[in-house]
Amino acid sequence: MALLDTVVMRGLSSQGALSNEDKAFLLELELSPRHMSASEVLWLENGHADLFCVVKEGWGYSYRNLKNGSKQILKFYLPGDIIGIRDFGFTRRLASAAMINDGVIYPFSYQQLFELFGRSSLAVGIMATAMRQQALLSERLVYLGKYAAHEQLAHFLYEIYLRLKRIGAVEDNSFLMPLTQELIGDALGMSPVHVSRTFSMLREEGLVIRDRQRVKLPDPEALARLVEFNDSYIDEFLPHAFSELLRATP
Amino acid sequence: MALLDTVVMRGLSSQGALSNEDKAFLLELELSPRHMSASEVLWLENGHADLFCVVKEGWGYSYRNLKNGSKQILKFYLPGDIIGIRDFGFTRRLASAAMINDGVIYPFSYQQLFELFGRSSLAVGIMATAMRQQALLSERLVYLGKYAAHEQLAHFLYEIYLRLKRIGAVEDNSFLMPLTQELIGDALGMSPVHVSRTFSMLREEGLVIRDRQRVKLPDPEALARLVEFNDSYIDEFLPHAFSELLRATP
DNA sequence: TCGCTCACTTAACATAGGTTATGGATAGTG
DNA sequence: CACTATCCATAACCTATGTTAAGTGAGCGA
Repeated sequence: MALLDTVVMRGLSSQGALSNEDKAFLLELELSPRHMSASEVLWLENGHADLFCVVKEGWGYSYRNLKNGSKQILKFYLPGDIIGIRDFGFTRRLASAAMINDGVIYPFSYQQLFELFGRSSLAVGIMATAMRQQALLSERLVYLGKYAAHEQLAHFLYEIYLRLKRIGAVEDNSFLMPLTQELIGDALGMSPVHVSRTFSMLREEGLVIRDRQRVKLPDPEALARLVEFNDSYIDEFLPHAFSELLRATP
Repeated sequence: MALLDTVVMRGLSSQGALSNEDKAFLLELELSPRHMSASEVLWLENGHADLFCVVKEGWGYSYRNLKNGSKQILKFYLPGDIIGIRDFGFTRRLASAAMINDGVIYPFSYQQLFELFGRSSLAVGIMATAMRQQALLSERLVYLGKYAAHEQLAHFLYEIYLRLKRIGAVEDNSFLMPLTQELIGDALGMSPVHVSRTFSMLREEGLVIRDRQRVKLPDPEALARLVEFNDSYIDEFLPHAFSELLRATP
């Protein structure tokens, strides 16, 4: 049951990739199942991230609450799915999760997951990188789903700005962006014409100045407020969580 | 350089989480850098997935070509980003990748990545699970970006159908779906009213029959054709790639 | 210098999908 | 058996964005 019942693990198992030792370890991880009732919340956005769950019965979903009162659902979880590895590598939850109908889940701590990696901080680093990438993807999804063009573009520019800043490629709030408006349109799911319109709009509001590939954000914070940018997913120094763990386990 | 220069690894390193042994290992992985010219393709969708890259200079992006001739960009890669772990766990590429301007990349084989995991097939399984989840997310993103409501809904239903079929919850092309149209709307980024409209449309075309929570797809393949469903990302038994590796490394 | 191409801007028009509203079926509850 | 709360269907209307088109300016090669 539990982890062994997961789609991927069943696959590994059926192909003889799992040793008896592996299986024993998995079974040892087995915790007491938890019975959940319909629409019960597993965790909330920004809550402390310390565990993930295998869904045994029932449907669940993860979602983000949006400023306009609606929500964007990131994924529905069916029996056999793992819910919550999305946040592995972060200290706080990037999204809320709840049940849809009654069900049963098996919780596992990230600590256990960490031990699975044999305390190799390299492997953990790779995993964290992957998770961070997924976080970016989720964030984009949220914006594609429910936000207007100018909010999407503002969000996009601010994300690029932050990412470039981390690697020291921003100077005086200005950076080089070698993208055509067509490429940006392909990323944001809007027509190149509308990208241009939207840039004009942001320019008129004094939020973005652009000359060819040079982009300047006169007031980055204003942009961030416009889109209520949640920078935890990009700015958090992921390894924090891991270095804690590394210290905890000799 | 190379992997050590990656955002996450730098973070680990600065916090003393990386032992000298770890660092030596990373340096050992160093391969000859590859100079890329503008718009040069790294790999194409469906190509064999065997390596990932660290971007040293230049910008790159990953994208999916759509049936209507346009493309959806999944992510832009800046210097220091890792490009291609998305496909770790799959035998074929889920998306194409190309450079935007001239640049330099460092390639690494999945084989090396695998060894990082200390040959623990459990850890690899967790990683694969996470990657599969990300693949689902990317697929949804593609649909949110560029497809019309009826295509999105058809795609959504077919995905649920496949996922339920894997766990034996489909009988006679019919399954239980405990979702309200409001929830579906929140997932697909459309209003509940339009979800209803779209269901009516699909019903009139004989593609979907629904009574309360009971959903029946009289001709699943017709649905799949409508959305040109690429089931490799959901149906492929990921562990294949790993069991090959496991066999290859004693 | 001329002329070509490419990226962008702006405008006019078309439409998919949002919004608001109303009514009908079903399930739950006292 | 009412009474109510959901969920869903359909309609009328509105708006953001797509589409098509025409014009501008920068870069670049002949």
